[in-house]
Amino acid sequence: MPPRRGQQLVQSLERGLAALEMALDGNVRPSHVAEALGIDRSTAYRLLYTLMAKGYLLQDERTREFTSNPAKFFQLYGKVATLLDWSDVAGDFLTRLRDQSGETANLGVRQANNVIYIAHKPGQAALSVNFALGTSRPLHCSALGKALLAAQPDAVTAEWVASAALTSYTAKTITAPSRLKRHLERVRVDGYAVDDEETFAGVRCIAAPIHDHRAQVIAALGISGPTTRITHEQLPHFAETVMQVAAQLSAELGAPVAEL
Amino acid sequence: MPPRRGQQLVQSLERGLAALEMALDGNVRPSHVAEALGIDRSTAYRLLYTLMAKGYLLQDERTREFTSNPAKFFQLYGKVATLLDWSDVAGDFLTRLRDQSGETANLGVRQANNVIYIAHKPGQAALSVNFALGTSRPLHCSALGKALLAAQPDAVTAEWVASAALTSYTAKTITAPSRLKRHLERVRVDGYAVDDEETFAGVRCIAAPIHDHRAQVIAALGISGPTTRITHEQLPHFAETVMQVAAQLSAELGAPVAEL
DNA sequence: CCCTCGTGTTGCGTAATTCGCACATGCAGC
DNA sequence: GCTGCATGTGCGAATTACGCAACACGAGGG
Repeated sequence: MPPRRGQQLVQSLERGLAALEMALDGNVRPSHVAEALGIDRSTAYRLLYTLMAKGYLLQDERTREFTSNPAKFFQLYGKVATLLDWSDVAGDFLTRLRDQSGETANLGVRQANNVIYIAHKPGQAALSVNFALGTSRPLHCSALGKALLAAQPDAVTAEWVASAALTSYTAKTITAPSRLKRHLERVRVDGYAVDDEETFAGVRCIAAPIHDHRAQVIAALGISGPTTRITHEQLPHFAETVMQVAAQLSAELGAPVAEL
Repeated sequence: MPPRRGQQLVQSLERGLAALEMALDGNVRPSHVAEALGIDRSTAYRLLYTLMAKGYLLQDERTREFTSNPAKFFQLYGKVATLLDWSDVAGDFLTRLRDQSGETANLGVRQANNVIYIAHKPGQAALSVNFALGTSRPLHCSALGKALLAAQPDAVTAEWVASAALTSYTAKTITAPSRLKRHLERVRVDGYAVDDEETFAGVRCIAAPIHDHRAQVIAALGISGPTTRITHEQLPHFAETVMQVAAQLSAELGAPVAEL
């Protein structure tokens, strides 16, 4: 049995990271950070100043506001990108999925309560779904997110559904925990998840999980397109394509061959 | 007069960020971090554990090593990328430069003692220079870096040249401070910088500075290609193209129209 | 099979670090 | 110019984080 894990976090570091993330969501000033974190202005200032000294933030000479330093984050991004270049691994499969479906193909992983889009191939039609890499979306209303959620053990899913904040984005967003739970059971049976205008009106998405060599779900692969092309009639056909390419990618990663 | 700036950094945060950056350069263990930073193993462990709790690191269940969490950094990258989307601003100009020169076009900004590549258009020839976004290279041996260095006031450049570590990468890397200083004076006069196999044997690069609306140098734009195509004879011609497109991009950013 | 060495992880007391208060300074707007 | 408001900076108090020491565990050797 692994030793039970620590409980005491380093406070200054914790607060510093919180301040950093605030700065990433828009320029901040010491007074804002202080209020948001419930600490003194001077403390917030010293945290921000330290982050600036280490290159993570910049300070506007005139307004005195602290801004994220894009160059620093490009550098950090570059380092992780070289460590694990998903585009290289998944690039062919994204292209294949894009070509077979005609829609934008994307790959995402879970990060806390969000899906992060880490690779994509935008569709070539005039009207195509397109968003930047690194975008995060809530788990409960995206196809990728639901594919990832459904892959967990029942108990974990149940607990998550009960405790998560199911924010509503459109009239179709599932906000009732019990409904989401049943919905996810369906996703697991089907082998794919659908986001039926639950995040954006007029946009439908389909996703399936990706397994690694230990059969663990590590990512989800899917397509996004306008409801005019991904119709309810066509949906099973698209889902079949998504699951096929997802299985191929899983196989490429060394996943044990399962059903189908 | 702005008040003179603080001097005391928050130690825990400083050490935590250092640990984070170590993890980005490869998996780390508490003992490594402790030795590198000259602190106790337990302290290093608590920093790493805090970073993990906040989502920046992951810990391998088996080896107990701490790894950077790619998803987290994709998320951070996504946030800064939307704040300042260089690809959108510079995309057309990169394409134009790539098409006119036939070589890989790239755009970089300075980050401490490095150039960070924040946007690019890979060349279409079979043999083309290509590296990932976010890559960092030393200032003193890259064309982009030298273009940025030469744009500074003389005093600043002189001080930097004297104090910087001029690491050698190929036989042609300039490592003598005095030579680099003269070289940069030449760059300023010419209006463009050349990396003549100073970073990679067989690769030549040409770059020119980009100015914003205040005539401040904020980035550098350039091309990279094999010495077989960017020959010494052709070099002035390529340089002319680079400077032209760089001037166009500067103009797009609202830079006051200068000479030429 | 035991013993040792190295490392991850945790408890604890101390002392250094950080935090909050108070104030100086600068800036915008009546 | 005076007033409100925010940044930036000493300074003392005490919380916090640090290092020490110990435990658990696995690897490797005798």
